[in-house]
Amino acid sequence: MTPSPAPNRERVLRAATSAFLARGYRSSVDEIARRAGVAKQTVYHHFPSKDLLFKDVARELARRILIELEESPSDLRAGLVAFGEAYRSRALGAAGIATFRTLVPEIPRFKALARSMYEASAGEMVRRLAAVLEREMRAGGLRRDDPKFAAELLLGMLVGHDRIKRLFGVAPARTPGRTEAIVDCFLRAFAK
Amino acid sequence: MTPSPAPNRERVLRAATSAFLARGYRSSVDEIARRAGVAKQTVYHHFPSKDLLFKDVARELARRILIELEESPSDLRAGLVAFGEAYRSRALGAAGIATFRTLVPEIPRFKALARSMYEASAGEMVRRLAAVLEREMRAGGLRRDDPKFAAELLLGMLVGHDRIKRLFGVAPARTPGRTEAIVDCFLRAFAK
DNA sequence: CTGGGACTAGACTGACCAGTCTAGTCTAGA
DNA sequence: TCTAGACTAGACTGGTCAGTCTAGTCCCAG
Repeated sequence: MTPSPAPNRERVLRAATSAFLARGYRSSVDEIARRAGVAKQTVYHHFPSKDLLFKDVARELARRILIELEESPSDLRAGLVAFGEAYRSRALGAAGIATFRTLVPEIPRFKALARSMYEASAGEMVRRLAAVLEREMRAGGLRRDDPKFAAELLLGMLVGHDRIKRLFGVAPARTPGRTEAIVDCFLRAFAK
Repeated sequence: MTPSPAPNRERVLRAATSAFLARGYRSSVDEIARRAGVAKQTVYHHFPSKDLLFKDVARELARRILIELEESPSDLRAGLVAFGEAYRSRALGAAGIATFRTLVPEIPRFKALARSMYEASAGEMVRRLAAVLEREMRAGGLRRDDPKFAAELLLGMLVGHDRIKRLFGVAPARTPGRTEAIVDCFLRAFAK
């Protein structure tokens, strides 16, 4: 039973993803074909060009950043901590950092794609988070403020400086209670 | 009067900087020589290889991020706002974003350099900021907490999510009072 | 006035690489 | 059985590029 119309297309896509994550756009099509265990011609059979293959990979990578977020947590703090923990491990993990390194330098060549990638990943998370925060503000659990501003600030607090450290190869200190500490700071900043 | 031992070395360095900022490591040595108005051989006369030229440029770029920071501001809030304003305009300006885009993908090839670049730029700023915050904590103006944690959090709040937006080509909303709003959130989070 | 160092234009080598082309094989369905 | 589509290995084209080489010029210090 073949899983879907084109099994080799998927193999190429997976191989391309791991190649781009490992070496960025530098990865050659020959290398991708080799990793996929497929002839170079097969790559070009499924994708018109390296650029378009890269675009498909990039779209997929951007989607992977998304995190589930409980819409109306009974305990706001616990909900934010769970979200923060998940987001931090995704964004700061090896895959998240590699994704970042792969996408960032190519953005100027794919401006329209980049914007839609933002909307589908970080932008979407801001919206979801803002919705949760807004509900809480209305319910009186948080000071009234621009919920989008609050959401962006929380995301910045959660990964901002640690991402820089990871990108520059500086191991972020092993900090078990970091997420909790950050969420507590956030809650104090937006307390009534 | 020649400004220093090797005027052409400086011209090459400047041309390389602007080329790398514009097109990343992709920029060819021929292009750099052309921009500098110099023969390719002159580039190789002053720098043994493209990699080493890039390292010199990278070191210089990292240093440029540094921001002056008043050591003991009489008004903490005003001091932080001034710092935040300066840092945001440097980190989020076109040059700061281009620097980021240029350096990030090359870091895996220059691990040792990258760490020292972090220490000389963002890491150094964390230290300076932490020193200011620690003094304020001791003086009773802020809640006692790990000053380095607080400093990293503030940096994350100041540029965290807006840098993502800029990197992905999403114009950050024109927000006049943003820095003040962020600093106020920070101060609430670390109030006594 | 001469040697050396900074510089020049431009040709060249060797490597890599995107994308094409050839000449096929295999397989599933009509 | 015929055929079309997915696939194969591998050669090839044309372009780019780091780094070298040649054969010089210009200028200054000794």
